Amino acid sequence: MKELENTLLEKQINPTAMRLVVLDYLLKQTNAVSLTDMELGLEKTDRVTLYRSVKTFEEHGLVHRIDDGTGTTKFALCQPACTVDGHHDLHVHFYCTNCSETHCLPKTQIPEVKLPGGYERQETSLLVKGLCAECRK
Amino acid sequence: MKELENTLLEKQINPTAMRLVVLDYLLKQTNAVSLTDMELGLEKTDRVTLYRSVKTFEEHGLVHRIDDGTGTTKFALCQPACTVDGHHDLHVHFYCTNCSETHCLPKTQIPEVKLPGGYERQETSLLVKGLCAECRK
DNA sequence: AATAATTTGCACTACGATTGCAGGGCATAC
DNA sequence: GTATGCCCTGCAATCGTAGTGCAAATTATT
Repeated sequence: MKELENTLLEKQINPTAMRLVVLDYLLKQTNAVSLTDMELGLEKTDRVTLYRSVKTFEEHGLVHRIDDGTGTTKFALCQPACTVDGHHDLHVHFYCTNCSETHCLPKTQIPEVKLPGGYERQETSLLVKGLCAECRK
Repeated sequence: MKELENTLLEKQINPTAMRLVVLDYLLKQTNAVSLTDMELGLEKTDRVTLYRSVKTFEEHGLVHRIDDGTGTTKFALCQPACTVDGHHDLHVHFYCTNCSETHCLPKTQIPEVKLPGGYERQETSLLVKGLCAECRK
């Protein structure tokens, strides 16, 4: 299981026991997860530690934070292209109003947006709400 | 000042004293405002009443709610096209990372987004963060 | 192995969102 | 004009998440 460890090392993150567990958990998720999700999904964890773990991950370009409009921040692993310098996954996020799950749509890019004069973009996020494939069946 | 009253009546909202004050306040704003902003900007108001006022407004298609990623919900008056049936202002919102103000960009439409198969869109929101015209000077 | 640096866990704070409920105001019916 | 009921308002209180401070534990360094 050196895999996990290398993933962290590549991103300049100390591979502590806790962090390996968190990374392992994140790898198994198909959705973006909240801190509460992680807390419930992992044994013997402290919320604040999780909070700090994902924060570290985020700062090192390993996960990105998603605001799906529910008021609760969710997290998901980044695409490999993300670095410490910034997150490069300008993909769309999807929130299902039925099952309340939040998905990354890595293949759906955010289209170019022309801002009015004077405005300078630093970051763009696009959230679509609706029904996911599962819930539509 | 029957103006305000008519605006409410048109949207099927009882024009109470409180609501007229809130509407008046909203009309004077150039930015999206939070409940706290409103609380501070108006005398003699209760947060919960404000909360319920804008909620009523929202349900009747008079204001829309904006999530600018700060964790605090903001509100702004809708375009006239909005109705009880839904909000039709698919415009972009802009959050200035310097002055923390949130603006509606009513002329900047959200581009069409092609979702992967199976997903069904109900709502789309696009938030751009960066520097506003003022802060860039 | 000793020491320094980082990480973790607990306690606690802060704050926004939201609900329950009682009182007030207004309109309508009688 | 008085009673009835409905809607609105304001206060108190609850809930849930984010975040901080500090001491203990773990990990890295020499």
